[in-house]
Amino acid sequence: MVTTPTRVRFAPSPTGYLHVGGARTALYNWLFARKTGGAFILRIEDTDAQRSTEAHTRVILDGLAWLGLDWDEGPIFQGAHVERHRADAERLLVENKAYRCFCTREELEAQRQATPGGVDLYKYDRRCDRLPPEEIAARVAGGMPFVLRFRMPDAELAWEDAVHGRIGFHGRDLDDLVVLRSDGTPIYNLAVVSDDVAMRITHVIRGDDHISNTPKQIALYLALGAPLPVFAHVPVILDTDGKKLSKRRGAVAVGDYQDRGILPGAMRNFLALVGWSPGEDREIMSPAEMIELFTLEAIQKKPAIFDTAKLEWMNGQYLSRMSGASLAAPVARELEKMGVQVRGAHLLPPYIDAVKSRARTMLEIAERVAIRLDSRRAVLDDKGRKLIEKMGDGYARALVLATDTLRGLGEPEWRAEPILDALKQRVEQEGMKLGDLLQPIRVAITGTTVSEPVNELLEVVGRSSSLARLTAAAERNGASGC
RNA sequence: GGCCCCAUCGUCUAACGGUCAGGACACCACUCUUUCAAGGUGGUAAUACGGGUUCGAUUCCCGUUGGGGUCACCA
Repeated sequence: MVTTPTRVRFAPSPTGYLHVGGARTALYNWLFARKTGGAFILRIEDTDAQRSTEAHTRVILDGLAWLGLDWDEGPIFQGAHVERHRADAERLLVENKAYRCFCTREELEAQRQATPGGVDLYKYDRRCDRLPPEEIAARVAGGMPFVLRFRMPDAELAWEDAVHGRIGFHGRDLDDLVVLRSDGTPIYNLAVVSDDVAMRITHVIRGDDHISNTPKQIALYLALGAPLPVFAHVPVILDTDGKKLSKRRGAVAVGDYQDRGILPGAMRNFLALVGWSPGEDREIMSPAEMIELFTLEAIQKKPAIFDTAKLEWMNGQYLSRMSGASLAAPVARELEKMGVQVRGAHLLPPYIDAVKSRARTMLEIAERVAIRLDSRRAVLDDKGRKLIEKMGDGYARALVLATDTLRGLGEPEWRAEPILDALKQRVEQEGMKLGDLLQPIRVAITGTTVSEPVNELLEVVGRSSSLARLTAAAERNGASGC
């Protein structure tokens, strides 16, 4: 059996950040290409010169690279091929599948307003298509500006969608679409079809919001005599309140999650599962496993809500599978951004291992490492303050006791085990409970009531800094007299 | 409004005519414990509604309702 290699593309327009919905579409294209041994092509749709910028292109490329979605061809800039787009449009005119329309924007707007039954019913009435040839020739000769309009066929325009099944429109419900602007530049729908044909795209995997463009594009494929690709429309991603993800509420750009300390592997894994499921209750998957299991047919038909709580859970899962050493470099970068001095990323792993299991993002890891590295970062929070209030004088007394006990340990014995032994012994002598001594130490060292076991905390913070913090905290709370 | 798409726990989903409707996140309880997590155990929680078809419907068909997309010389 001979199969033609599949060719898919991700075609964002560089008019903004890389939206998580777009990233997921890119991921599905990538998974499909890798699964079928085909090519994943990146095309930048920059025909809207007004809004397209190089910076946005950069952001999109960086975002894809961060997610590990490597492309086989491109980036191809749509703007570089306007000559071909124009040629295709001209061909439609020559073959009488398109016509010149001399209506100005103002006239069109007036026609729309004058629609009997309301503007909702408006459809271009093809008045320019009825112009006599000599009139057209005269207007063209006179330099009158015109757009090229594609004559929408009065026919059924349907296709078998890989995720939705059969979807059908009728040409009579569609307007004659403009394919070439009066300045000669191509319009999106023409450019897309022209490019997809030229790039020999076999599967168009894109957002649901393009369903209504598809019949128009099918009409263009037909008019251009090109074979139709397989279409697969993946549903949109919605916000927690069921509305379209918007910039106002929370993060929508993949860069936002990168900044929050989400790992690319976790993001990729989570994104794959928003709208697709491999079945068998599989959730944590390597890229290879996802490629193995991926099919277009298993993509969900209904829009999905983006649940950041689950994303963070997944990030925690990935975090727990990673060593402190492998996290050192990214954490060092976070610390740098926070303005915390680090004398080399190689010193970080013990600190990261100490805090990792209690954190869900790299940002949290960095914050907690910072507290252990730098006493000025250990600011009292609500939980810490509450404990101090609750303990009253007992707080300072416990700290003095702890300091006194720990001072007995020299630098070489400053290890988790001996520290715990010493504290336990002291607690027994004093007839206290272990927690009564440990919790104040935790607050004095970190400013909060949450941390790894106190003896491990003391070890990682080190002897001199630990003792200094304990002493300072005791003094701040009126223990000078003891 | 026209056209189109969609509908299982709060959320992501499994089921492709017969299951006590399964899993995960979140939540609650218990457990572990040096606080908090993590882990372990258990629990609350869903087939939007109404008609068909069928011995039997989450599943197939129709309608209602609800949600979404799209209707540019934007992409």
